[in-house]
Amino acid sequence: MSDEQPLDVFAARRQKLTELRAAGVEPFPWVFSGAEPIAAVRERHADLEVGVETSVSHRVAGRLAARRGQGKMAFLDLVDRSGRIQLQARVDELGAQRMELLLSLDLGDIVGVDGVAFNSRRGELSLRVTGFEVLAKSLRPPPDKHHGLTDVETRFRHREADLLASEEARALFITRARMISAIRRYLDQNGFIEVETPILQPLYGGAAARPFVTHHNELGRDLYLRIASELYLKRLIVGGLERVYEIGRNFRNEGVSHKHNPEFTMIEYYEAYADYLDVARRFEQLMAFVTREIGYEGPVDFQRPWHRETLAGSIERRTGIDIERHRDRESLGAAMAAKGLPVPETDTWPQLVDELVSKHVEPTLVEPTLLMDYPVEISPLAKRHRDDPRLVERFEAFVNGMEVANAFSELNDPDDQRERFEQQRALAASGDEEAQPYDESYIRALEYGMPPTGGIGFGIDRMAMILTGQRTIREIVLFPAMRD
RNA sequence: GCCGUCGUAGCUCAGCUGGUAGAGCAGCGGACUUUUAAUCCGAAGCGCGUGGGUUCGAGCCCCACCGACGGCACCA
Repeated sequence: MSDEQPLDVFAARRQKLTELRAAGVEPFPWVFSGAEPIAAVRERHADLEVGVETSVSHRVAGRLAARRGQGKMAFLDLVDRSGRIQLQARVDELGAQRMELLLSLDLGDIVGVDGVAFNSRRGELSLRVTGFEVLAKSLRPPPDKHHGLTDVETRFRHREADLLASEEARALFITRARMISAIRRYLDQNGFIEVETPILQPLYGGAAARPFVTHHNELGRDLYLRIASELYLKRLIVGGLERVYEIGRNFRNEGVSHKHNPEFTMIEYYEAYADYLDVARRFEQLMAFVTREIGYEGPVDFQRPWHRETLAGSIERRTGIDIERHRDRESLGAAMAAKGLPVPETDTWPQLVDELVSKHVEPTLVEPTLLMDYPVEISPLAKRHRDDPRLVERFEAFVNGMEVANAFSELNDPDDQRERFEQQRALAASGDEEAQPYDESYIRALEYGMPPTGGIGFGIDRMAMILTGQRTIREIVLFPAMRD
């Protein structure tokens, strides 16, 4: 140890690394077998009384999180994914040399420990260390052991630091994972099969959004990153797979906000011989199942059916404008202007409707709500309503003022689909950058005959936000988009 | 893209109306058969986001840029 120049925190750790090697200790060994989760140890001794010693030995592994005391006896905290446990280090147990080695370890080092369980005088379940092994030297100081990491930028850019410092952060992503696996379980149990469709697509579609474009060198052509998996999944319904789902990443080249990340995880599932009302029931069932499975205890009741209202009714109720009476841009624009609402010049009729919904309806939909029956103009892939050809059989689901799902009776008439694409083409020509491109190959698929089908897509990230009570999507995406 | 706020030691934060920077934790040295965020003593550690400018003097004032956050715009 040099005695003139003070070591900074990084240099001190490097020096300890060197000293470990000099002492014949491998700072990065290959394996540590037989460790049990700390939570399992705690469970085993849950009813151990204060001050009582056992003769049960346990092997655990994790990160050194705190140290109290030194000299002849010290306490250390070890943390693994399942929890935290106190270690008691005693010189009479370990001998002077091993004791010194153990106490010379840095917070953040990964350690494997054998120890005997006992309950301390203060009533804390602890392991008296009988043996230990350095499993990985940490060369970078961990965040403050008490305050943790609070700088959001650092938390998102270096999520590992956030996770290693924060049990809450770990719990959040564990809940997210359990949510996804519960969704899979539900669908698997109900006859759905999981499939994978292209992310790199020659033509994008299935949603209203601007895509990312990339390039394939060998094929010598541009490809799009998918904005949805819808069209491919419905081709699988044509193919007779009957019930399919895909959980995967979609990419939309749009703004970033507390509810938008440029890449996000979406699940879509399609069920042959079902309509959108079946889909609505199944969606409610699925949400009830998932929230039970993850032990959701938030403020929203997902065990009940969702509120339902029609889209047109929801707009009229809140703005007094009846979009069914104003079915062209001119007329709707005038009606909005009459109410003193702004009417963006370049907006097409569908965009004005979208404006009314997102500004005046969506924010009010805090309780789980399904908005039913959308105008055909803004739903080019949905089947016409059986009672009103100007509408489609479609619903969107909302919670906490946020859209979480979009579903419909799928359009399976290839001629009608062709006309819808034509309309989209016209919208694109009038400046709608999100109009859906004409997909000939999809029409061709429909011509083989697609059974009546119900389908839905919903955002996993937004669902996770709602079920974990997070305000922003960045909290629930491990590595959210950041500028360079 | 626009407006506002913010960017100080590894981490969490102070820094009054401009006078060349501090604390706690962590780290380092030492003491103590000891604990539950912080035992005690001691010695360290900061290019104050980047680049300009004003000033005798700038972490504090001005400009530009970068990044983050919030709002708006945009966006299922």
